[in-house]
Amino acid sequence: MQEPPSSTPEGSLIDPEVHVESFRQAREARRLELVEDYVELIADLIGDGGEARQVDIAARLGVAQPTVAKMLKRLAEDGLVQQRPYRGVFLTASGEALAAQSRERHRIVERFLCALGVSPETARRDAEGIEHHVSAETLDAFRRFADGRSNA
Amino acid sequence: MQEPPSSTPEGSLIDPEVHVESFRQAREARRLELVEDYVELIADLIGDGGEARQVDIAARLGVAQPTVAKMLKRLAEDGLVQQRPYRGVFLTASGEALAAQSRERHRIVERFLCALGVSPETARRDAEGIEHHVSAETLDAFRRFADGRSNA
DNA sequence: GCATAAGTATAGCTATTGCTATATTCGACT
DNA sequence: AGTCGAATATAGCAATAGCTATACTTATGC
Ligand SMILES: [Mn+2]
Ligand SMILES: [Mn+2]
Ligand SMILES: [Mn+2]
Ligand SMILES: [Mn+2]
Repeated sequence: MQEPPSSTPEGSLIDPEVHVESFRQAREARRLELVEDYVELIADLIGDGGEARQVDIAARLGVAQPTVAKMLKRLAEDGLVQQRPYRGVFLTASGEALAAQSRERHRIVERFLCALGVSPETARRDAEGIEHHVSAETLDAFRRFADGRSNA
Repeated sequence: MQEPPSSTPEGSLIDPEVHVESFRQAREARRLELVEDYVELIADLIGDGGEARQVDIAARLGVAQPTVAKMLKRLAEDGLVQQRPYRGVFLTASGEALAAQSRERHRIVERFLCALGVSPETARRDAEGIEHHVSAETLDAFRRFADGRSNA
Protein backbone atom coordinates (compact mmCIF):
# COMPACT_ATOMS: atom_id res chain seq x y z
CA MET A 1 0.00 0.00 0.00
CA GLN A 2 2.36 2.71 -1.10
CA GLU A 3 1.59 3.69 -4.69
CA PRO A 4 4.39 6.05 -5.73
CA PRO A 5 2.97 6.95 -9.17
CA SER A 6 -0.78 7.47 -9.18
CA SER A 7 -3.39 4.77 -9.13
CA THR A 8 -5.35 5.01 -5.88
CA PRO A 9 -8.95 6.24 -5.93
CA GLU A 10 -9.24 9.12 -3.46
CA GLY A 11 -6.16 11.29 -2.97
CA SER A 12 -6.46 13.20 0.29
CA LEU A 13 -3.13 11.78 1.45
CA ILE A 14 0.32 13.18 0.83
CA ASP A 15 3.66 11.41 0.78
CA PRO A 16 4.23 9.53 4.07
CA GLU A 17 7.70 10.99 4.59
CA VAL A 18 6.33 14.50 4.19
CA HIS A 19 3.32 13.74 6.34
CA VAL A 20 5.46 12.51 9.22
CA GLU A 21 7.35 15.80 9.43
CA SER A 22 4.21 17.63 10.53
CA PHE A 23 3.44 15.13 13.26
CA ARG A 24 7.02 15.19 14.49
CA GLN A 25 6.97 18.97 14.71
CA ALA A 26 3.65 18.92 16.58
CA ARG A 27 4.97 16.31 19.04
CA GLU A 28 8.11 18.35 19.65
CA ALA A 29 6.04 21.48 20.26
CA ARG A 30 3.84 19.56 22.68
CA ARG A 31 6.94 18.44 24.55
CA LEU A 32 7.99 22.06 25.12
CA GLU A 33 4.56 23.51 25.87
CA LEU A 34 4.63 23.17 29.63
CA VAL A 35 8.19 24.39 29.98
CA GLU A 36 7.38 27.52 28.01
CA ASP A 37 4.22 28.20 30.00
CA TYR A 38 6.07 27.78 33.29
CA VAL A 39 8.99 30.10 32.56
CA GLU A 40 6.67 32.69 31.04
CA LEU A 41 4.40 32.59 34.08
CA ILE A 42 7.34 32.72 36.49
CA ALA A 43 8.72 35.76 34.69
CA ASP A 44 5.32 37.46 34.88
CA LEU A 45 4.90 36.68 38.58
CA ILE A 46 8.36 38.03 39.40
CA GLY A 47 7.75 41.11 37.29
CA ASP A 48 4.41 41.65 38.97
CA GLY A 49 5.09 40.91 42.60
CA GLY A 50 8.84 40.41 42.91
CA GLU A 51 8.61 36.69 43.49
CA ALA A 52 7.14 33.47 42.08
CA ARG A 53 5.70 31.16 44.73
CA GLN A 54 4.47 27.63 44.12
CA VAL A 55 0.96 28.44 45.36
CA ASP A 56 0.57 31.27 42.88
CA ILE A 57 1.91 29.24 39.98
CA ALA A 58 -0.44 26.39 40.92
CA ALA A 59 -3.44 28.70 41.20
CA ARG A 60 -2.88 30.23 37.78
CA LEU A 61 -2.15 26.96 36.02
CA GLY A 62 -5.07 25.22 37.72
CA VAL A 63 -3.01 22.33 39.09
CA ALA A 64 -2.07 21.13 42.57
CA GLN A 65 1.00 22.40 44.36
CA PRO A 66 2.96 19.10 44.28
CA THR A 67 2.54 19.11 40.51
CA VAL A 68 4.26 22.48 40.42
CA ALA A 69 6.97 21.33 42.83
CA LYS A 70 7.82 18.38 40.61
CA MET A 71 7.97 20.50 37.47
CA LEU A 72 10.15 23.13 39.14
CA LYS A 73 12.61 20.41 40.06
CA ARG A 74 12.78 19.40 36.42
CA LEU A 75 13.19 23.01 35.29
CA ALA A 76 16.02 23.37 37.81
CA GLU A 77 17.71 20.24 36.46
CA ASP A 78 17.36 21.71 32.98
CA GLY A 79 19.05 24.89 34.17
CA LEU A 80 16.08 27.16 33.54
CA VAL A 81 15.26 28.08 37.13
CA GLN A 82 16.96 28.25 40.49
CA GLN A 83 14.96 27.39 43.56
CA ARG A 84 15.69 27.98 47.20
CA PRO A 85 13.92 25.58 49.58
CA TYR A 86 10.75 26.99 51.11
CA ARG A 87 11.31 30.14 49.08
CA GLY A 88 10.26 31.29 45.67
CA VAL A 89 11.79 30.30 42.38
CA PHE A 90 13.94 32.45 40.10
CA LEU A 91 14.93 32.29 36.46
CA THR A 92 18.46 31.65 35.27
CA ALA A 93 19.84 33.51 32.27
CA SER A 94 18.59 30.86 29.86
CA GLY A 95 15.29 30.75 31.73
CA GLU A 96 14.90 34.49 31.26
CA ALA A 97 15.75 34.17 27.59
CA LEU A 98 13.16 31.46 27.00
CA ALA A 99 10.58 33.40 29.01
CA ALA A 100 11.12 36.57 27.02
CA GLN A 101 10.87 34.71 23.75
CA SER A 102 7.74 32.80 24.82
CA ARG A 103 6.05 35.89 26.17
CA GLU A 104 6.72 37.84 22.99
CA ARG A 105 5.35 35.06 20.80
CA HIS A 106 2.32 34.70 23.07
CA ARG A 107 1.66 38.43 22.88
CA ILE A 108 1.84 38.45 19.09
CA VAL A 109 -0.50 35.47 18.71
CA GLU A 110 -3.09 36.99 21.02
CA ARG A 111 -2.86 40.39 19.37
CA PHE A 112 -3.19 38.75 15.97
CA LEU A 113 -6.37 36.90 16.90
CA CYS A 114 -7.90 40.13 18.16
CA ALA A 115 -6.90 41.92 14.96
CA LEU A 116 -8.64 39.17 13.02
CA GLY A 117 -11.89 39.94 14.77
CA VAL A 118 -11.89 37.27 17.47
CA SER A 119 -13.25 38.43 20.83
CA PRO A 120 -10.62 39.25 23.48
CA GLU A 121 -11.80 36.41 25.73
CA THR A 122 -11.56 33.78 23.01
CA ALA A 123 -8.27 35.25 21.79
CA ARG A 124 -6.85 34.90 25.28
CA ARG A 125 -7.98 31.29 25.65
CA ASP A 126 -7.01 30.08 22.19
CA ALA A 127 -3.64 31.85 22.21
CA GLU A 128 -2.60 29.88 25.29
CA GLY A 129 -2.53 26.72 23.19
CA ILE A 130 -1.88 28.01 19.68
CA GLU A 131 1.27 29.93 20.64
CA HIS A 132 3.31 26.74 21.06
CA HIS A 133 2.65 25.55 17.52
CA VAL A 134 3.43 28.77 15.65
CA SER A 135 6.69 28.66 13.70
CA ALA A 136 8.90 31.68 13.08
CA GLU A 137 7.50 32.11 9.60
CA THR A 138 3.88 32.01 10.74
CA LEU A 139 4.65 34.31 13.66
CA ASP A 140 6.04 36.79 11.19
CA ALA A 141 2.86 36.63 9.14
CA PHE A 142 0.81 37.15 12.32
CA ARG A 143 2.93 40.16 13.28
CA ARG A 144 2.64 41.76 9.88
CA PHE A 145 -1.13 41.29 9.78
CA ALA A 146 -1.67 42.73 13.26
CA ASP A 147 0.60 45.70 12.53
CA GLY A 148 -1.19 46.38 9.28
CA ARG A 149 -4.58 46.33 10.99
CA SER A 150 -3.58 48.67 13.80
CA ASN A 151 -1.88 51.13 11.44
CA ALA A 152 -4.72 51.15 8.95
CA MET B 1 -2.51 46.07 32.87
CA GLN B 2 -5.44 44.91 35.00
CA GLU B 3 -5.14 46.05 38.61
CA PRO B 4 -8.66 47.07 39.64
CA PRO B 5 -7.34 48.98 42.67
CA SER B 6 -3.71 49.87 41.95
CA SER B 7 -0.90 48.93 44.22
CA THR B 8 1.50 46.42 42.60
CA PRO B 9 4.41 47.65 40.49
CA GLU B 10 4.31 45.92 37.10
CA GLY B 11 0.95 44.69 35.82
CA SER B 12 1.35 42.10 33.07
CA LEU B 13 -0.86 39.67 34.98
CA ILE B 14 -4.60 39.24 34.80
CA ASP B 15 -6.99 37.90 37.42
CA PRO B 16 -5.92 34.36 38.50
CA GLU B 17 -9.40 32.91 38.01
CA VAL B 18 -9.52 34.24 34.47
CA HIS B 19 -5.98 33.17 33.77
CA VAL B 20 -6.63 29.58 34.82
CA GLU B 21 -9.43 29.19 32.25
CA SER B 22 -6.96 29.52 29.38
CA PHE B 23 -4.63 26.91 30.80
CA ARG B 24 -7.51 24.52 31.47
CA GLN B 25 -8.73 24.86 27.90
CA ALA B 26 -5.23 24.26 26.52
CA ARG B 27 -4.81 21.16 28.71
CA GLU B 28 -8.15 19.79 27.57
CA ALA B 29 -7.23 20.39 23.92
CA ARG B 30 -3.90 18.63 24.47
CA ARG B 31 -5.76 15.66 25.91
CA LEU B 32 -7.79 15.29 22.72
CA GLU B 33 -5.02 15.99 20.19
CA LEU B 34 -3.89 12.44 19.62
CA VAL B 35 -7.40 11.03 19.38
CA GLU B 36 -8.31 13.59 16.75
CA ASP B 37 -5.16 12.95 14.74
CA TYR B 38 -5.71 9.19 14.82
CA VAL B 39 -9.32 9.16 13.67
CA GLU B 40 -8.59 11.75 11.00
CA LEU B 41 -5.66 9.72 9.71
CA ILE B 42 -7.62 6.47 9.79
CA ALA B 43 -10.43 8.08 7.80
CA ASP B 44 -7.92 9.34 5.24
CA LEU B 45 -6.21 5.96 4.92
CA ILE B 46 -9.52 4.17 4.43
CA GLY B 47 -10.65 6.76 1.93
CA ASP B 48 -7.37 6.47 0.08
CA GLY B 49 -6.66 2.75 0.07
CA GLY B 50 -9.74 1.08 1.47
CA GLU B 51 -8.09 0.11 4.74
CA ALA B 52 -6.09 1.46 7.67
CA ARG B 53 -3.23 -0.80 8.79
CA GLN B 54 -1.07 -0.28 11.86
CA VAL B 55 2.14 -0.09 9.83
CA ASP B 56 0.78 2.73 7.70
CA ILE B 57 -0.56 4.67 10.65
CA ALA B 58 2.79 4.24 12.42
CA ALA B 59 4.76 5.34 9.36
CA ARG B 60 2.74 8.53 8.94
CA LEU B 61 2.70 9.45 12.61
CA GLY B 62 6.39 8.68 12.99
CA VAL B 63 5.95 6.31 15.93
CA ALA B 64 6.54 2.59 16.49
CA GLN B 65 3.90 -0.01 15.70
CA PRO B 66 3.25 -1.08 19.32
CA THR B 67 2.53 2.55 20.12
CA VAL B 68 -0.20 2.49 17.48
CA ALA B 69 -1.53 -0.86 18.70
CA LYS B 70 -1.92 0.47 22.22
CA MET B 71 -3.67 3.62 21.07
CA LEU B 72 -6.05 1.68 18.83
CA LYS B 73 -7.04 -0.41 21.81
CA ARG B 74 -7.91 2.76 23.68
CA LEU B 75 -9.85 4.15 20.73
CA ALA B 76 -11.78 0.87 20.56
CA GLU B 77 -12.59 1.10 24.27
CA ASP B 78 -13.81 4.64 23.68
CA GLY B 79 -16.05 3.38 20.90
CA LEU B 80 -14.36 5.33 18.13
CA VAL B 81 -12.92 2.42 16.14
CA GLN B 82 -13.52 -1.26 15.65
CA GLN B 83 -10.53 -3.51 15.15
CA ARG B 84 -10.32 -7.07 13.90
CA PRO B 85 -7.22 -8.97 15.08
CA TYR B 86 -4.43 -9.05 12.50
CA ARG B 87 -6.61 -6.95 10.22
CA GLY B 88 -7.05 -3.27 9.68
CA VAL B 89 -9.04 -0.90 11.83
CA PHE B 90 -12.36 0.75 10.99
CA LEU B 91 -14.26 3.75 12.32
CA THR B 92 -17.53 3.51 14.19
CA ALA B 93 -20.27 6.06 13.59
CA SER B 94 -18.96 8.36 16.30
CA GLY B 95 -15.42 7.79 15.01
CA GLU B 96 -16.48 8.88 11.54
CA ALA B 97 -18.21 11.94 12.99
CA LEU B 98 -15.13 13.02 14.95
CA ALA B 99 -12.91 12.34 11.93
CA ALA B 100 -15.07 14.44 9.62
CA GLN B 101 -15.13 17.30 12.09
CA SER B 102 -11.38 17.14 12.74
CA ARG B 103 -10.54 16.93 9.06
CA GLU B 104 -12.73 19.93 8.23
CA ARG B 105 -11.17 22.04 10.98
CA HIS B 106 -7.68 20.95 9.90
CA ARG B 107 -8.43 21.88 6.30
CA ILE B 108 -9.71 25.32 7.27
CA VAL B 109 -6.69 26.08 9.48
CA GLU B 110 -4.24 25.07 6.76
CA ARG B 111 -6.10 27.01 4.10
CA PHE B 112 -6.20 30.04 6.36
CA LEU B 113 -2.46 30.01 6.95
CA CYS B 114 -1.85 29.84 3.21
CA ALA B 115 -4.29 32.71 2.63
CA LEU B 116 -2.34 34.74 5.17
CA GLY B 117 0.81 34.35 3.10
CA VAL B 118 2.51 31.49 4.90
CA SER B 119 4.27 29.02 2.62
CA PRO B 120 2.39 25.75 1.94
CA GLU B 121 5.08 23.66 3.68
CA THR B 122 5.00 25.74 6.86
CA ALA B 123 1.21 25.92 6.74
CA ARG B 124 1.07 22.14 6.58
CA ARG B 125 3.44 21.67 9.53
CA ASP B 126 1.98 24.39 11.77
CA ALA B 127 -1.62 23.44 11.07
CA GLU B 128 -1.00 19.94 12.44
CA GLY B 129 -0.54 21.41 15.90
CA ILE B 130 -2.58 24.61 15.76
CA GLU B 131 -5.80 22.89 14.64
CA HIS B 132 -6.38 21.33 18.07
CA HIS B 133 -6.38 24.68 19.86
CA VAL B 134 -8.73 26.59 17.57
CA SER B 135 -12.16 27.26 19.07
CA ALA B 136 -15.36 27.48 17.05
CA GLU B 137 -15.24 31.27 17.12
CA THR B 138 -11.65 31.45 15.90
CA LEU B 139 -12.31 28.80 13.28
CA ASP B 140 -15.12 30.96 11.97
CA ALA B 141 -12.81 33.95 11.73
CA PHE B 142 -10.26 31.79 9.88
CA ARG B 143 -12.92 30.59 7.46
CA ARG B 144 -14.19 34.08 6.73
CA PHE B 145 -10.69 35.41 6.13
CA ALA B 146 -9.72 32.58 3.78
CA ASP B 147 -12.97 32.89 1.86
CA GLY B 148 -12.52 36.62 1.53
CA ARG B 149 -9.00 36.22 0.20
CA SER B 150 -9.90 33.60 -2.37
CA ASN B 151 -12.91 35.58 -3.62
CA ALA B 152 -11.03 38.86 -3.81
C1' DG C 1 8.28 33.67 72.59
C1' DC C 2 4.80 30.59 70.92
C1' DA C 3 0.79 28.88 68.70
C1' DT C 4 -1.05 28.58 64.39
C1' DA C 5 -1.69 29.27 59.60
C1' DA C 6 0.35 29.18 55.28
C1' DG C 7 3.49 27.41 52.19
C1' DT C 8 6.72 23.70 50.75
C1' DA C 9 8.65 18.96 50.50
C1' DT C 10 8.01 14.29 49.91
C1' DA C 11 5.91 9.73 49.23
C1' DG C 12 3.16 7.06 46.55
C1' DC C 13 -0.42 6.42 43.26
C1' DT C 14 -2.54 6.65 38.27
C1' DA C 15 -2.87 7.56 33.28
C1' DT C 16 -0.73 8.71 29.02
C1' DT C 17 2.53 8.20 25.43
C1' DG C 18 6.46 6.68 23.82
C1' DC C 19 10.15 2.75 23.27
C1' DT C 20 12.47 -2.29 22.42
C1' DA C 21 12.23 -7.12 22.21
C1' DT C 22 9.86 -11.04 21.10
C1' DA C 23 6.04 -14.21 20.09
C1' DT C 24 2.34 -15.05 17.06
C1' DT C 25 -0.35 -14.88 12.96
C1' DC C 26 -1.28 -13.93 8.07
C1' DG C 27 -0.36 -13.98 3.31
C1' DA C 28 2.07 -14.93 -0.73
C1' DC C 29 4.95 -17.71 -3.45
C1' DT C 30 7.17 -21.87 -4.75
C1' DA D 1 1.25 -27.80 1.38
C1' DG D 2 4.96 -25.76 3.38
C1' DT D 3 8.08 -21.80 3.96
C1' DC D 4 9.20 -17.31 4.87
C1' DG D 5 8.68 -12.40 5.20
C1' DA D 6 5.54 -8.96 6.79
C1' DA D 7 2.26 -7.51 9.97
C1' DT D 8 0.27 -7.78 14.53
C1' DA D 9 0.06 -8.90 19.50
C1' DT D 10 2.05 -8.75 23.82
C1' DA D 11 5.29 -7.93 27.65
C1' DG D 12 7.98 -4.88 30.00
C1' DC D 13 10.33 -0.41 30.52
C1' DA D 14 10.74 4.86 30.99
C1' DA D 15 9.40 9.68 31.08
C1' DT D 16 5.80 13.00 31.70
C1' DA D 17 2.06 15.04 34.08
C1' DG D 18 -1.39 14.85 37.04
C1' DC D 19 -3.48 13.61 41.91
C1' DT D 20 -4.02 12.94 47.46
C1' DA D 21 -2.11 12.58 51.90
C1' DT D 22 1.08 13.98 55.06
C1' DA D 23 5.32 15.81 57.13
C1' DC D 24 8.03 19.76 57.58
C1' DT D 25 9.39 24.73 57.56
C1' DT D 26 8.43 29.57 57.61
C1' DA D 27 5.89 33.51 58.77
C1' DT D 28 2.40 35.90 61.43
C1' DG D 29 -0.29 37.38 65.27
C1' DC D 30 -0.90 37.72 69.94
MN1 LIG E 1 2.26 31.55 26.98
MN1 LIG F 1 0.61 28.39 26.52
MN1 LIG G 1 -5.43 16.91 11.84
MN1 LIG H 1 -3.00 17.45 14.41
